[in-house]
Amino acid sequence: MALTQTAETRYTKPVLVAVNKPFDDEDGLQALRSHPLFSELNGKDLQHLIQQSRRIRLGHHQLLYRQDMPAHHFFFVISGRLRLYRLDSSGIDRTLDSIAPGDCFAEVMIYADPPRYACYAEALKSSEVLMIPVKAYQDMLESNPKYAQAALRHYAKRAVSRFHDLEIMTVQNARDRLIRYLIDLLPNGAEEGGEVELPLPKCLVASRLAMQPETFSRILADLKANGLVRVNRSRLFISDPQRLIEISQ
Amino acid sequence: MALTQTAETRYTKPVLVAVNKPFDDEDGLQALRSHPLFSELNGKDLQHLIQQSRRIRLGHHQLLYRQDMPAHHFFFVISGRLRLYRLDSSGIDRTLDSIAPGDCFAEVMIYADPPRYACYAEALKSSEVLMIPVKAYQDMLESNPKYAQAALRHYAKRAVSRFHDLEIMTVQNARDRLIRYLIDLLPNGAEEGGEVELPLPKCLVASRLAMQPETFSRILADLKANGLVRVNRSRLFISDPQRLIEISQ
DNA sequence: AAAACACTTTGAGTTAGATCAATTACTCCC
DNA sequence: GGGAGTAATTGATCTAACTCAAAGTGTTTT
Repeated sequence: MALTQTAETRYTKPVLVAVNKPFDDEDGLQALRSHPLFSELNGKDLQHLIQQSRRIRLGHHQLLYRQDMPAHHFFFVISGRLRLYRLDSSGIDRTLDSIAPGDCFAEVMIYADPPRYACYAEALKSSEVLMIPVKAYQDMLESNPKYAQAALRHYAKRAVSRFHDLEIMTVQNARDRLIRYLIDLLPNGAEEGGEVELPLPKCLVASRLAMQPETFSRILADLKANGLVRVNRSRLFISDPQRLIEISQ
Repeated sequence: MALTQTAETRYTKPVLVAVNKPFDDEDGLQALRSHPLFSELNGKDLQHLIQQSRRIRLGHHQLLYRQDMPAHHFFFVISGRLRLYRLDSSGIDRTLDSIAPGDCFAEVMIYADPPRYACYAEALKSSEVLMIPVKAYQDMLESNPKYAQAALRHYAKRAVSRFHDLEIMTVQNARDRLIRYLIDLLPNGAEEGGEVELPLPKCLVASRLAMQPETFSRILADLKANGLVRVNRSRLFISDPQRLIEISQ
């Protein structure tokens, strides 16, 4: 409930805080290099891009950008976790995505016209992101056709995954939406059981799935009571995904 | 209800019917040239691509491809209208998109890996589509960097629009989902009123918006009774979109 | 260690929307 | 133009999920 009216009221001013620490730790660089949008870049180009980027540190619940703000940068998550959400006219906060370290977001803005962020982005805990100028990446893409191929593959994958998200949301009842969501979180899908970590606090998963936190809680309690999931804070253990699918008919 | 169990039961065999008529009518060609994925192609390349493509005629309710089928082609709609949908384990049919003449679909498959269709596609009425080999388009993209830029812009736009679709679906009540859907159909959005043609039969709009046909019908009847829309078959007239937004709070 | 805060769970009452059933209206054929 | 098939509407229940309220749990702050 506190969360349902977060952004506009809570955070007003200091949107961005750059840190001077350069982006050169081996782990972070390695993660960047293994992202499809950057893996094709040669050493020199990658170096150049990083030089033009800034490393941003975000505190718990800090806002990175606002919906409709002009979008001159896109982002790579170094550490922490963020969420994307929109605010409608009545101020209701609707979570659309969560972003983990190693992911990019707002990268779609590289070619959006006009370049405005389509949603809010805030840190769910203290996080660090690399803020990459759209222009710099764009120039690079144009300089080497191979780069564009990689970007296309990335965009295609993203489009498929959004399509899939949409599919879940056309499921009419809350229980089945939650079940499908959980199965998608499993490393091997419905193939085999496993442990799942909710990428968002429960009340935000609820928002993502268009249900109330109370409903989420009750459904999960019910699945637990029926031995379908074991719950430990935000970690869920699903032993038999097939059974879950069956009960969702 | 008949529609809720369409594809698997109704259409079993003849998925594709090519027609010999070449794709050279001025209107169709003009439409193709004005699509972002093709507008940058020079005359020779476009000609070459068309030669490798086939023109397909689809009857009312005819299936073009199935979910999970290997995807070697993508499509451009010459005439008619199609819809994309998925079928879940219990055979429920969930409409995800509708495609009008001048649009492309399954174009995301150009770079998908593995290349499998993510949904079913069927004609809503008798239609003609151009079936373009993924490989041919891919080769062309690689041959000219300018082409890739155009494709990237297209993909970016597509991703933003899917994101927006997802947002609508996180709206929790059926009435507000329908209102937002209608406003998105308006040529100028909430700016000014206008006439809207439903891109799908009402029962499929309902499916797209995760509600029952009965609910759709009742909500529309209610909006009509309150003078918010005028309804004439599948054409709706919305005089004051702002008022619609207000009542959706 | 207590207080403040943020999130989750549980309970009780209410309602939006699903379901079931029947009627009406179109559309396409013959 | 009549009949079959499909889609849309309307009515009457019933239930899933929302709302409001309160208590419980965990985390951070001082």
